[in-house]
Amino acid sequence: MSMHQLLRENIEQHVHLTEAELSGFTTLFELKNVSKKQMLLKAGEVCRFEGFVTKGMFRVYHIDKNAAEQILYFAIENWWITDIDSFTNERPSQLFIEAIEDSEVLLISKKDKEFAYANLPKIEKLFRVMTQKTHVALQRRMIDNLGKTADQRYAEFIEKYPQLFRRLSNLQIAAYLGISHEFLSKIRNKIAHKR
Amino acid sequence: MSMHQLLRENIEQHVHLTEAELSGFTTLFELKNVSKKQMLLKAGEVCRFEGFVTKGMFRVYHIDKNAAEQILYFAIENWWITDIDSFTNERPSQLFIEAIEDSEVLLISKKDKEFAYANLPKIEKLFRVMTQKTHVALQRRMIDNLGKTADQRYAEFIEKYPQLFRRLSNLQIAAYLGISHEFLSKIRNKIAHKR
DNA sequence: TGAAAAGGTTGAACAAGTTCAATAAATGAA
DNA sequence: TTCATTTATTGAACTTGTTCAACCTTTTCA
Repeated sequence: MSMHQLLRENIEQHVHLTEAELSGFTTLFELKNVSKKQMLLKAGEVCRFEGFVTKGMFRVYHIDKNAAEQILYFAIENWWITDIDSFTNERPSQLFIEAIEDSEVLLISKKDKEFAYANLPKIEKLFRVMTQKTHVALQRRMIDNLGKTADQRYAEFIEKYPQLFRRLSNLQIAAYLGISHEFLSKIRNKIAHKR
Repeated sequence: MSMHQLLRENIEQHVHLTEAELSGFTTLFELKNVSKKQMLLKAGEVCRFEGFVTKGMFRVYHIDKNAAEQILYFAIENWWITDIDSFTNERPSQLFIEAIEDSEVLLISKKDKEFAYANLPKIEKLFRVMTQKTHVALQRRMIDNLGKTADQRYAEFIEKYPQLFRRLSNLQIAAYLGISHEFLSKIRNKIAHKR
């Protein structure tokens, strides 16, 4: 099985490509090993890649003026990572991307992605469709954040992403939910003792 | 000036099209008048349109099991409105779209949009680019919601969207910020008396 | 293997935000 | 113009979530 097999399967879930298109596109990616705690992107840098995770796990987050971290999303195997804003507009990023496990990621450069847009018409559709799906998911999360308490958001996080839940520390989950880790601990205590 | 002029200008801000592409695409839209308080979409219905607002203002919102409203976004002149999830997947919407002023909107059906995707290759790019921009904006809002207090979010809302602020009631703004309107009133009082 | 670092829990005091109810002000429709 | 409806304000009691500090457990890595 090719190193790019996971990527090929992921693409096929979104659009149908010919074998030529698929291999033409996937060969533009390069594998990178990223060890735990290593940064793939730091705020202030321009994001030069779009990545597809084949192993491990990343967190994409922001650090505010009080040094608090807000996690925008996690990416495990089969997920894409980038700072779209920084990548597409070549402007300094506001985000950090860090490996939280020893990881492997397939990277494509802006030049190669633009080559794909220009020469492989279906790739435009691929990214339109993927961005739409990501956007719908973020809309749901936004609505949940506007209307639900931390208890509810935590319960739904566990239910929706059990595979993330098992691999994440409570600090990470708290930063994703937008609450302090102490308060998450109290929520967990309440859940454990209620029954 | 054509009824579609605003639409043409909006498209040109995102991608460059030939005159043939531009008119081929814009003629697929149909003007609809929507009077204040009229619904363009109700939860449970399938969203059959994608719309471009040429006059007035809409709110796109969710109603939770406690009958509380969360506003996903507002759309005034020059903004797009739809429930992407419902529109693209033809599944029942979870959202409401309501005119909050007497409004005019240019609508395109799914069939016509698919015709455009199939026959006007640049349209695929147009919607990829627009969805990316919308997504970046929502990511920023998500980060703000995770890390900032209601006071800060309100101040930044006014600064970022003064043209919305002037036209909206505090009830609407509170539902957008994810706070009760009473609490927004207290924030406003604090701002007014603090100097 | 052992010391240091990171993660998790708990309590107390506090701050942020909600709920409910009462009242006032602005808007709209006949 | 008027009456009804919607919007805005305020206070009191309450709930949700934060902060800080202390302490304990688990993981890491030299």
